[in-house]
Amino acid sequence: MRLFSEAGFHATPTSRIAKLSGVATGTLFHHFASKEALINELYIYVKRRLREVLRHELDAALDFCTQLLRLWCVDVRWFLGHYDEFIFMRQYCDSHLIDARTKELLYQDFEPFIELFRAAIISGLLKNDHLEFVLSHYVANVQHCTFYMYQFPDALSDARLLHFFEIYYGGIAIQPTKENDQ
Amino acid sequence: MRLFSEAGFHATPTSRIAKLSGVATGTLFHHFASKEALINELYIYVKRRLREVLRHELDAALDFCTQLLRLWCVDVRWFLGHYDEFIFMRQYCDSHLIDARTKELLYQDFEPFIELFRAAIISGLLKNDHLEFVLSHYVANVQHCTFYMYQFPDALSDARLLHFFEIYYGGIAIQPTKENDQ
Amino acid sequence: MRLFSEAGFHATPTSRIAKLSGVATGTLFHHFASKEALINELYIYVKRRLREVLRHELDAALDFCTQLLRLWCVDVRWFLGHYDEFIFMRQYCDSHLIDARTKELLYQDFEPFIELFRAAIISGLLKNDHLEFVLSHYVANVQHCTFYMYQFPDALSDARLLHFFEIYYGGIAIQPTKENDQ
Amino acid sequence: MRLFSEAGFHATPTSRIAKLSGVATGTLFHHFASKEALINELYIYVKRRLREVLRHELDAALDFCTQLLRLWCVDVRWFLGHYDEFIFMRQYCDSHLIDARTKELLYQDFEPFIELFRAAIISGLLKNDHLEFVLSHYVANVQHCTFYMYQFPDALSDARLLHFFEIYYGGIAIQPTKENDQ
DNA sequence: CATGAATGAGGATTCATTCAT
DNA sequence: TATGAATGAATCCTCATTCAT
Repeated sequence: MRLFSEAGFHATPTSRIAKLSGVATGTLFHHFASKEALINELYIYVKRRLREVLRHELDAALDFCTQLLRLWCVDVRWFLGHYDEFIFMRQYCDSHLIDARTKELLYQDFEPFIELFRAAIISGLLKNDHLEFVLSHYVANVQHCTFYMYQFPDALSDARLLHFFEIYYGGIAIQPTKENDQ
Repeated sequence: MRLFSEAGFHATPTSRIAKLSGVATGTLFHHFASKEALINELYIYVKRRLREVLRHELDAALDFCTQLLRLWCVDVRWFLGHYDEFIFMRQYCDSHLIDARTKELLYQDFEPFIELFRAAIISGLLKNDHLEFVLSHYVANVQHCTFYMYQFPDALSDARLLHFFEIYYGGIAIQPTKENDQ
Repeated sequence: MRLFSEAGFHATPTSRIAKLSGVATGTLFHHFASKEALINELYIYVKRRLREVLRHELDAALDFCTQLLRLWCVDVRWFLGHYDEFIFMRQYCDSHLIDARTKELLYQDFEPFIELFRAAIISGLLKNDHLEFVLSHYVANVQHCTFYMYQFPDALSDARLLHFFEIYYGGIAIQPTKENDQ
Repeated sequence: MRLFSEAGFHATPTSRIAKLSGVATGTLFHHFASKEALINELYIYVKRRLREVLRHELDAALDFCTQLLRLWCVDVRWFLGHYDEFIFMRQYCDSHLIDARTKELLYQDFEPFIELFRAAIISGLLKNDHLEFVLSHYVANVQHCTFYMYQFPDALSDARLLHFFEIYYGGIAIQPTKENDQ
C-alpha cells in the first residue's frame, strides 16, 4: 500500500514489497498469481475497508442531506487518517491496472450508497439527474476536499468539514442546506 | 503524449516513443537529457498550449463570473478536444516525475489566471477566501466535468457546459449566477 | 579475470563475463552490486591468493636478504604461472576503478610483508630509507622481471631468478648479496 | 591527452575530446579515421616529443654512465613536468590499442638510444647482456622513479635524481658509479 | 574543411517470475 | 508452505560514426 502510493506500481519492485512485508520474494508469488493480481486484491481490500467504515453512516430514518453530510465527513476523515490509501485509490481508480472484473465487483459492493443517490434524484433534490454524474461529482469533491485539507492541515474541526460540504452540496442541490444542525 | 497518457510513464519504453515519433532512440536523448526531462518538457509544453488558448478569455472589462464561465467553457472544450493531454495532465500534475522547478515555472505562467481568483476573493465574491482552495477547487471541477462529458458524450452544447458551470459556481459563490445570458 | 586482463574493464561486457562464467547476466548482479564492485572483489580475491602463497616464505629466523630472495622467487613464479592475474594486477593497481576502501583493506593484509621492509630500513640495510619507496621499488622490479621472463621464456631456472634478484637487490642494498647459497 | 590519461580510452567519449578541443565532433573524424587512429597518432606524437627532448643528451664523447645519467635525469624531469603524458604512456605502451605498426615505427625512432645500450653491453659494462632486458629494465625504473617522485614531491634536486639513478645503475652495472661528479 | 543532428547497435542494470531445496 | 538464488527479457542510456548542409 505504502509503496504503491508513494512510488507507483511500476517503480515498486516486488522485491521491495517482499522485504517490507518481511517475507521472501517467492512467498509473494505463493499468495498472489502476479504483481497485477496483488494490486487488484489490494484495491479490493482497501475499498472494502472504506465501505465498512461508511456503512454505519447510512440511516434510512434520516433525510438525504443529513446522510450525505455524515458520509462526507466520515469519508474525508478516513482518507485523512489513511492518506496512503487515499493516494493509492486516487491513482488507480481509473488505471488499466485495475481490471474490469474488480471494478464490477466493487460497484456491487457500493450498491447501498449508490441507492442513496438514486433515491435523491428520484425525489428531485438535485440539479442533475444523471446518476453517473452525481456519483462521480461526489467522489471528485470528496477527493478534492481531502487533498486540500491534507495540503493545508488545520484543526480538523467539524466546522471546516461542514463548510466544504456546503460548497459541494450548495452546487448540486436545488435547495441548499438551510439548517446546519449537526 | 499519447503513449504517456495511455500506458503511463514507466510502461512506455523510450524505444516506443522514438518509433512513434519516427526517429531513432538516440535522437530522443540528443534532444532530451533523460526520460524524466522529456516528460517535464512535455508537461510544460502542454500547459503552455492550454494557457495560450485560455489567455484570450481574460477580459478585465467583464465581471468575474462572466470571465470564469468563459474560462470554464474553453477549458473543458479544449480538454475534450485534446483528451490525451487531459489524461496526461490529470495523471502527472501531482506526480513526483514532474519536478519542483517545472511546477514553479508553470505557476508563474498562470499568474494572470490566479490573479483573477485573487481579485474575486478580495471582492468578497466567494464562500472560501483561501486562494489555494479556490484554485484547486476550480481545477478539480473542470477535470470532473471534462471526465464526465467524455465518458457520456452528448451534444457538446453551450447549455450543458453552462449547467455544469452553475453546479460548480453555485457552490463556491456567495451570490449564485443570476443572469445566465451568455 | 581473463577477460579483464585481456581486453580491459570497459571493453569487457558483463554479458561476456556471464557467458564465460556459465551463468545468466542477472545472476552476476545478484552476487555483485555492479561491474565496479565485481572488479574490486576480484582484485581483493587475487591479492589475497597471492598473499597466501607468499605468506609461507616469511621466516623470522632468516635474515632479510634471504627472506626477500625467497619472496622474490615465489612472487615471480606465481605471476608467471598466473599471467592473467599478473596483467590484471598491473593494469588495475593504480586505476580509479579500484576504490580507496579496497586499497586500504589490502594494505592491511600485506602488513607482515611491509613489516619485513620496515625492519630492514631500521637495520640500515638499504640505500633508501623511505618505506614507500622501498616497497614500490620492489613491486616495480618484480613486475618488470615477470614481464620480461614471460616475453622471453627460457628455462625457468633458479639461476635466472637469482640473477635478476641480484640486479634488483644490488641496487637497493648497501651491502650486496655476498653468499647466494639458496 | 589529459582525458585519455585521466579516464582512459573507453571512458573518454569522442564528444568530450571534441568539446575540450573546441571543435565539433564531426571535425575530429575529418582529421582522424577513427578513435583508435587518434590514440595511435597521439601516442606517436608524445613519444616523438620525448625523443626530441632526450636527443640532446646523447653525446658520443661522454662515457656510457654519464650519458645514461643525463638521459635518466631529463627523462624523469620531462615526465614529472608532463604527468598526463606519463600516465598516458604508462597506460598504453602495452595496450592492444596501440597497434603493431605504431610500435615498430617508434622502435626505429629510438634507435640512437637503443644503440647506446647495445654498445654498453658489447663493452661488457652490464651484468645482463640481453638488449631487451636492459632496455625494459631502464624503462621500468625510470617509470617507477617518476611515479614515486610524483607521489612524494619534494625539492626536485639533482641530488635526489642522482640517488635514484645510483640505485638503478648500481643494480645493473658491473662497476657501480664511482665518481658522482655531476 | 567544419559542423552537429541523427543514427542504432551495444552495454549496464533491473525485475517479475520460476523452481529446487 | 516458505525460501531466495537464478533467470534473461526488457529498459534506459551512451557513443562512435555518418552525412547533409
